[in-house]
Amino acid sequence: MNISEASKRSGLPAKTIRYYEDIELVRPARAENGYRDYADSEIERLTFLRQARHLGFTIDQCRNLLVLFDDSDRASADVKALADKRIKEIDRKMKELKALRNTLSTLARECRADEGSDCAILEGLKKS
Amino acid sequence: MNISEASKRSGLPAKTIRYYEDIELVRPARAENGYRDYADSEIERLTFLRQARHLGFTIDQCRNLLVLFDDSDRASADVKALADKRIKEIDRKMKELKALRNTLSTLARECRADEGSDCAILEGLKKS
DNA sequence: ATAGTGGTTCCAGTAGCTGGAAAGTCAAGC
DNA sequence: GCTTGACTTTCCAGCTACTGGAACCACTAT
Repeated sequence: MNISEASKRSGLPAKTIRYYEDIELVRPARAENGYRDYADSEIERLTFLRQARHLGFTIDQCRNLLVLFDDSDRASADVKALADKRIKEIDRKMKELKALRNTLSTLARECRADEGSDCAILEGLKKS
Repeated sequence: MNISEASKRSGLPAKTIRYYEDIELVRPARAENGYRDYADSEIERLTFLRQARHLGFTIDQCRNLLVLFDDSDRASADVKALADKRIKEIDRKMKELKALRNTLSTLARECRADEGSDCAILEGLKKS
């Protein structure tokens, strides 16, 4: 299977698939003409990568997930540990965003938002 | 004022301050010896940048904010528009994170997390 | 034979810094 | 005067995770 078909099936751009090969996340066979030749198992791998990336796992975390993915003897607890870690990351990020949103909307609320040049937002941002 | 003092007062690493000069966000004077020499107004600018960046404004958005910051005739409504845009971005991001969290925790909940190799998470990720 | 659509490699650029090398400057201590 | 150490300068490289583009090769259809 050529790369464009692999792209369609996995949902990843061809460019990204080549990049994933570059950083050794996938190792497709090569046809006689030098074209990459993807097996079904590699489509699964690529799809896996797309999903994991979509869930915000970093490439490095994906690498770890793939090791577990490949290891038929893995303990599912190990996988769950990674997922939980990611959930904690998300929670942290959400908390952060909430705080930012608060600060910003407080500033915005104090802003008269008119033709005048007085601006609570700019004032708020220039201090310490 | 030397860069290390500017760093202390603005809360930005010296490296970052130099970088901001590189991309023309600040233009400190130079002393005879070639050292950068920061005025108080530039500390205000740098602090402003730190705060704005901390609130998640991109460098480009910061550039726009600085134009307004510099323009004593600005309308505060213009500033508020940028802040509101950023708030919307934050809301979008939070929504996204919530969705991810949901997906992940659903998968994690289905995972038995034991010594066994069956793993709902890995299974979930490999399908389209 | 030619055109068009694939595929290949490699190089550069994105955002926003950060680290490190090599070299110049300054103040303090001996 | 000399050395040491802390600062400073510039410049180049690398980080994440791709993405765009050039130059060239392969395949198919007309």
